[in-house]
Amino acid sequence: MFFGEYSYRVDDKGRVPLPPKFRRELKLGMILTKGMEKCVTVYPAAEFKRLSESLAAKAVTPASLRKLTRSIFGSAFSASFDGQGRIVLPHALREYAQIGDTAVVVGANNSVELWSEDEWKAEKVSADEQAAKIIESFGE
Amino acid sequence: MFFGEYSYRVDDKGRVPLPPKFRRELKLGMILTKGMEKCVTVYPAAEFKRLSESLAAKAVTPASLRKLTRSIFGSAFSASFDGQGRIVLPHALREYAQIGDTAVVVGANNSVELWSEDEWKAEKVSADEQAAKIIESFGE
DNA sequence: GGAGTTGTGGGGAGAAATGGGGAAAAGGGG
DNA sequence: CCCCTTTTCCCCATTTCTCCCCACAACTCC
Repeated sequence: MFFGEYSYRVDDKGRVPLPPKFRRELKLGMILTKGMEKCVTVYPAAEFKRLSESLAAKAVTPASLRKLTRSIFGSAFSASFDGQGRIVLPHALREYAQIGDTAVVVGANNSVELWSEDEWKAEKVSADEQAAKIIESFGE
Repeated sequence: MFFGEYSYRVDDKGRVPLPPKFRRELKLGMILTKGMEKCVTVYPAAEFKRLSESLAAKAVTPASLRKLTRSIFGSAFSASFDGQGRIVLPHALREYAQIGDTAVVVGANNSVELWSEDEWKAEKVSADEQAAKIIESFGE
């Protein structure tokens, strides 16, 4: 289970540390993909496998399955830690999420997300609003 | 069950004691999150797990689930006591609740809340008014 | 009044964040 | 096919921060 919000510097070589608390769950390997929103999503390798299998099982037509496969696997990169607990952020993903020299690392239960500071600021507001709505609706 | 109101000093390292009476219930671990109001909410680890699972079960669309997950898990931090019964207040949460060098610790049944002095003063008035209304309505 | 508990502060060992060097590998052009 | 350039990966170094321990004064409870 991943949670918490951390801010890290991305150095000239594109390296980003992940929080020590996240490392044990990712030590066995991880997959980086384009997130649904403008972020990079990091899955533990086992979680990614489980996820991609369950998606493949649901996408029935051959055409949609091919597209799904391309979308998911085409933007997926494997990553692992260096001696200091950092991973290298692939150019394509870094550009997609518009991450400059600072990355915000967000725990999201069974995955980890990497955001640019600006995008995260905006998303946080939107996420909090959505959450408040859902929680309020419990009273009904 | 937590109740009562206590005031503590937050030292230079961001440490805050919790009342001795609260410690046994939190000894097995606790989760700090942004409260719905401008405060920090502390859940016993087990309570947080139960809560997050019940939320995940209710939020139907994938998009709203992602946002809810970000809002809940993104602002959650685990904490534990040092030898003197203190916890460290993460920067992000301290800033959110605008807690300076004094924190008001409030028992709230199944959770604990941390407030800045000013925000608590205002909330207390508002909470008392609301409580009076609700209690009055019981007679109807 | 005394012993234990609690609030508050600080120091130090170890971990973590950050930066850089250099060897090995990959890629491209002649 | 070879050589040169570029990138990747691993290791080392330094500063910062975190966590754990100790200390002490105030207070509580017996």
